[in-house]
Amino acid sequence: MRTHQLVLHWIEGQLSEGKLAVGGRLPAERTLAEQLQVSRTSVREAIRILEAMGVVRAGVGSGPEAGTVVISDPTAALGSALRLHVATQHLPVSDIVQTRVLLESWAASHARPDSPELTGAAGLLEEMDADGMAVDDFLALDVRFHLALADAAGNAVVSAMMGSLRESITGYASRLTANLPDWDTTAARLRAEHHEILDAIQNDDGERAAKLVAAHIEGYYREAGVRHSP
Amino acid sequence: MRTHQLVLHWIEGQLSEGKLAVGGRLPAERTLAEQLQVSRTSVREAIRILEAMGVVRAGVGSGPEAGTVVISDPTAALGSALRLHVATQHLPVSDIVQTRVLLESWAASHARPDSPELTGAAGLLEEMDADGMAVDDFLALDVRFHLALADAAGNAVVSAMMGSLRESITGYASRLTANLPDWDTTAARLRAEHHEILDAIQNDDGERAAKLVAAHIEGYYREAGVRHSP
DNA sequence: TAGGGCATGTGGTCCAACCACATCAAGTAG
DNA sequence: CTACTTGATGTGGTTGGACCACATGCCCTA
Repeated sequence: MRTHQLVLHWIEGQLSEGKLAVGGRLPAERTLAEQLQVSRTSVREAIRILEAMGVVRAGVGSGPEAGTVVISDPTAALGSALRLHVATQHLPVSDIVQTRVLLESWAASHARPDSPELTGAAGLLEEMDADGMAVDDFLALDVRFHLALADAAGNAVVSAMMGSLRESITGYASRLTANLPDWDTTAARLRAEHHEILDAIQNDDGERAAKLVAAHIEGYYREAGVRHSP
Repeated sequence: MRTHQLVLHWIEGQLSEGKLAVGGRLPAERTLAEQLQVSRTSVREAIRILEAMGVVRAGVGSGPEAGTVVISDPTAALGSALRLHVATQHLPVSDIVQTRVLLESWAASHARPDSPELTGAAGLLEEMDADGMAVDDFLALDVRFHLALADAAGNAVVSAMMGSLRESITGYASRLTANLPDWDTTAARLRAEHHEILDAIQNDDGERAAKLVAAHIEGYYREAGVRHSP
């Protein structure tokens, strides 16, 4: 076993045993190195991995914001992993879109009508109704709306996966807008569909909401010229 | 931007541009450090992250197996990320099981009856029919069977996510068997359900296969005493 | 010709030093 | 006594160099 993996296992053990929880701080790199009888280099490699996994955040300086603190951002980890593998072209974008439809349909059908996330989603729709909104601003709100729907289903894993899927193809989705014949027309349609979806959820018609979401996403990519199996 | 991220972006760029593909080899660490005008330490930190993400594999020595070569193992990345976040107790096991049901039901309903993966799955079932099989061996085959079903749906993202979900809770699932009243009875039931699922897929009845899979998974965890929302 | 041994190049590990940064306490000027 | 400055302290960030274990392949020798 390599040295940095030893450190990794030690930290993972501390997390599992509850001796290290979200918000807690890891010992300083130099201290940890001495405790585990390894070099600071190896400690740092382990921390880098944890950082990439969204488990810790490293901050320089002094005070409460400094040091290496435990966080929990699964979306970051899954997102960069997916993005990298999309880059290697071993994860087709069409599969990502398909998975997004799958997860988001499920989330729509399981979203709780009275959840605070859904209230937030309604607020986002109002913002998006503003006239003359820039394309990128609209898309940013669109992402937040869809993520809010996913969160409303109350499954942290599905939320994280949804977020990571979006993150892995944001750049791609943004470039797609260039393929659209007329953005204003599309935006108007998207707005209307968003309201329909929200209405279906609020009326406790999960099945309809799921179908609307699937059509909403697939319709957009079809219009933008992406092919993917049903 | 930190130094190792510069290296990370450079490599990701090479991947995106196709200058670096799966099977290809990264320049040696010392060479890369000189090329990018950074220290070898920073290069190594970047490579560590890529390794944790399942994008490269580092091998010492000389020859074709040595050096840092590009691979593509999204499952490893997602799996360890999920496992770590389960350790921080920010991803409830119940959510993972629920997501597994969701993904696996979809895969069952979209599995292609004539796919080679399904043939492999049938072979696994025969192996599992052997008498007096050890619990861990049975569970190992069970994992492979379920993954084969997921692969048969032909969506790489769903396959990777399925694999990572299983990986993140293998230890957990293994401990669960201790809760079962009688393993032999349960194993017999699992075998029968597996055959039912496979039959449904082979008869092109995706809807039934999906329902059977959901019942199969939820039934197991219910019997083992895990609570999770529907 | 067949064998052993060394040159070469790889990642793995460690160390010592320095930097930038953020905070906090002590000291000083008002 | 207050307010500001200034330095000490501790954090992660980065670097260069050194050495190790390992795997290969060439070259020299028997």
